[in-house]
Amino acid sequence: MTHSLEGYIYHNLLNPSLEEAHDAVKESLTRTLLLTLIGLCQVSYQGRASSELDWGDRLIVIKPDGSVLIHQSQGYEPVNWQPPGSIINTQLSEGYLVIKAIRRKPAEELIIRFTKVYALTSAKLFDTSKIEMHLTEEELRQVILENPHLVEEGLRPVAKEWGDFSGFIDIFCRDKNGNLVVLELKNEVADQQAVSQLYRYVSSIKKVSPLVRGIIVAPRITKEARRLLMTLGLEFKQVNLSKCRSLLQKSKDSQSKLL
Amino acid sequence: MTHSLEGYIYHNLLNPSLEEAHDAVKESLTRTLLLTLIGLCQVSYQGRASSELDWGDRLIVIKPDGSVLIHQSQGYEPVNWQPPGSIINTQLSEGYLVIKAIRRKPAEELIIRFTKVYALTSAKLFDTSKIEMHLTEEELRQVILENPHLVEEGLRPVAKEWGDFSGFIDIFCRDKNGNLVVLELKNEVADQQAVSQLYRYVSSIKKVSPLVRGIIVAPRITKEARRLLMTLGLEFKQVNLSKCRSLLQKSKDSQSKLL
DNA sequence: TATTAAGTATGGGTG
DNA sequence: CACCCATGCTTAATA
Repeated sequence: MTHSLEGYIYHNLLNPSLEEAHDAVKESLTRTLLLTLIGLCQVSYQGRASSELDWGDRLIVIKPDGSVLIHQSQGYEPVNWQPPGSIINTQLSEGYLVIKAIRRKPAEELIIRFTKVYALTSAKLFDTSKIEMHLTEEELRQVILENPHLVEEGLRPVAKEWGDFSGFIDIFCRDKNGNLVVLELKNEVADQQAVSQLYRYVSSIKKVSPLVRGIIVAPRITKEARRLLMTLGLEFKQVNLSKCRSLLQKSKDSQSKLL
Repeated sequence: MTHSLEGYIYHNLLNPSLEEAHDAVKESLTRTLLLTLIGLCQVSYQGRASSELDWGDRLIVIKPDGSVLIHQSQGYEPVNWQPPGSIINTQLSEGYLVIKAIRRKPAEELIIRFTKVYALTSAKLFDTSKIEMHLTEEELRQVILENPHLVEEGLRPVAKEWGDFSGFIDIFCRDKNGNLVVLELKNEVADQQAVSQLYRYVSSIKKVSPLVRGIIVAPRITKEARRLLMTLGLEFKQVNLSKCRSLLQKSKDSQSKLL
């Protein structure tokens, strides 16, 4: 059985001939599908290192982005691989089904020779999700609004936004000395862009309120962002997202009790 | 279609119901097979870090050693995973097919929930091969015997073995000063064991020939092995296996020409 | 078993 | 494109 059908599976072949497997691999490559093969193969790699893997049964995964993974039945790591961006082609040669994955810079070549394919599956994956941090920025904002002491003792939120600069997830506060403080929240690593955004923000406000402070609130910050932050006279406060998550949960629980 | 048949494939299901998929996963786990699933799933991880991966199509690989890999259609790295040795179980719960992989020390939990399985394949892989270096130690020995200058200028092999110490793949030489030199060959990284073996060798010979030298010949050496080597007064000579390979090829070519 | 170093590390931020 | 750095790094070597 082959070709588009139910679900997103294009090919699902059991013990195909090498010719059938070759056709399916070719079609998977032109359609840029995810391809998995289980078969008896031999692998040779030359590039940053060199290796030969003698005949044995393995799982091969070829991804639409040109990644190739060769897995044995043990271990987290593939025994051989090729990174994303590799150019992949296939041929029938000397009685083998051959799949080559080539990369330039660094020059690397991976050659897989099959004498037998036990199973072949290809599919189109629909997956728009990215790995998510524990909290959305909106949730982090809620936690900080309810627990400003996480950033600094004596901090009091005074307004959620500031006229002209809406659209950013920021919080305005006054510190224990009564000075204005702008918080910029990030639910993942804060980079230089975050720092310069906060800087533009803060320097605009300085014209009105010269003693304004700016603090990046994030689980972590890149080294260069931290350096820029210091030269611009801004501040960084690390927050533990797991801690914030549990505070958010407590807050939700107490709200539902009140209902 | 399910259960043992041709080749080494046990299950090969296309768009199974969650019940069918669950049964196949259970059987794959008890039989310790390699299992691949393509399906619509949601993933949550808690352990050294925390993450949530929202609904999307992915490839899941579960290995006989307890490794779990969750791959999206891009990238070399799995988006989520569990290392070898994890304890894996499956259940049907709240309309989902749930697969959990748990590890103690460090405590980690990976939970995969499927609403739809497009394809499921399980197989027994027969694979005794390990990844091989470019040269066997016997081939490396041949290359060094024919090209002793690769180790040191003026080196001359004098005997392949030394009475009492046979059984090791080593080479005896005299250097340009006529002193005895013992070579210990390794076709991969030389470790402390290799160094101490060479040391035992050399110190025995020292009783007869006090000026004997010992050299490890290998593509590389571990840091600790190098430290030990220096304290024991031994030497290390790095060889390029690719270069050795081409020299071996040349040698074979010239031999076949003579025939 | 814990610690340290190596890897075809990979992947992201930055200049 | 190059470099530097973090990673749920993983894995092997070593104390």
